[in-house]
Amino acid sequence: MSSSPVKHQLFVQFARVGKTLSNPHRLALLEFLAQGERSVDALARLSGLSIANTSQHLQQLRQAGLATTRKSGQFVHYQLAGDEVVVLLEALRRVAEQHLAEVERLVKTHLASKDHLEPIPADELLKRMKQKRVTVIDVRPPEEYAAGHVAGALNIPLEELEKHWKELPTSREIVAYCRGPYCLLAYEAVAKLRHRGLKARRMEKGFPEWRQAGLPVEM
Amino acid sequence: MSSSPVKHQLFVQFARVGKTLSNPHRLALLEFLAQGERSVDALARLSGLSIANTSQHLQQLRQAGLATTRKSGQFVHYQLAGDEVVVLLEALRRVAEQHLAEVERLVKTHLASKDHLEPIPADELLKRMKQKRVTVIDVRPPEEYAAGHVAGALNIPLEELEKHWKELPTSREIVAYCRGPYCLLAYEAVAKLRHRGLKARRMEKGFPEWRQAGLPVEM
DNA sequence: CTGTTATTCAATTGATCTATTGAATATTAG
DNA sequence: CTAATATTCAATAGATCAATTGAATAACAG
Repeated sequence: MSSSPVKHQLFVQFARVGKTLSNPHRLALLEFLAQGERSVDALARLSGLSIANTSQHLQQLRQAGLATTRKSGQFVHYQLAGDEVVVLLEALRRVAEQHLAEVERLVKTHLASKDHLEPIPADELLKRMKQKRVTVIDVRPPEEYAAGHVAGALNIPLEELEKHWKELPTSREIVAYCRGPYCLLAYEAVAKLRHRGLKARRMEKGFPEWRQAGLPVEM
Repeated sequence: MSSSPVKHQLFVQFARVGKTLSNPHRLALLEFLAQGERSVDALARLSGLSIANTSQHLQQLRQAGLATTRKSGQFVHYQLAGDEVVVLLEALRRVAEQHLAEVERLVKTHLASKDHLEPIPADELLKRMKQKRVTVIDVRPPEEYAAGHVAGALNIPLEELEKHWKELPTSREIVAYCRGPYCLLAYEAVAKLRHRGLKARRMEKGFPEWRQAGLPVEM
């Protein structure tokens, strides 16, 4: 059949993308990149990998078309190649969540137990923000906040939460968010806030998904 | 950091799914499965792999949560684990298409040249079907047609196209579809129909995407 | 019960992937 | 120009993957 080799060539190309999704460290790097662009050594520090190893994984991401680079001085900044990549990661997560018992177990034992109240969906949050019924806090580090955040959110990194008790409302609900559905910063922030008697919830998903949904963002 | 190991465990699980997408033969098997359930040896014949090899790839799909099995007599029927899997495959394709130059080259040289007219999107096709302005033909083999097809479509397998000239309208437009965006049957059918002077176009995407979009299906 | 068919299992070989190491390149500061 | 920093390159060793082969199950037909 004449069409078979072409078709196979296409699948070979699709498999290249699949292959880059086959390593947990690369997935972690992609999640960091979903926050915004990062230099190689920033990513190495975030991921805990060696510089050389990080560099090699990043090059694979670039070769598979998942990331692009921008050179500025001696730094090379990597960023996601486009929104479709966020969609792909989301689809991967969803399949894993839905069909792998191990994922369910991990989420149940480590995440769900930390947050009994329902997380608030993005659209619902936006509605309440317009009515000024909530205070939204971004618990990521300042660099990530600076690279883009939910419009109107305050930046209170998790480590500095204690210093900012006074700025937080006691009656109004507080909503925390961080990097994505499996970023634990927001879970921990909510736990701390509740421990102090404040009304706190977690935003469903995280900043990359918020931006990807086209909701209002500030830089 | 206490959250790190849990998070890494999650990425390890996601990577399991990614790994199963890293082999072109498995992707081909997934595309066949997207048409409907199939026995192991049907899939072996379709893919051209040995039975044992096919079986092993299928087991990997099952272990990664992408496929499920149903045993009936001596046959084991595999099928996709859910619609999220179709979404995932679609996302994978889209990223590859958008960012891999090699995919663009393959599509341009082997597919685009065979079909100068725009393919018709599913929703547009549905509208015209209701107005009875088009004849829709399903050019897949009868077994696949029998397992489910676009409501109202005629089954005219590519090899039998010549036998059915008389049944086809000469003035009304004919729309052909097959297995998916990279299935070539519809391209070839359109080429043959045009060569005979009929007005023919291809449906954008294929049957799995049609079904997944919730559009009307017949069994 | 025997032979047949569909599927899976187990063992092997060659290929590919990962992390590490140390060196090479490139940009900037002094 | 020299030293320092950020990144990449090249070579290596150990682990994992893919396809083949032949055998093992399991369901069915006669």
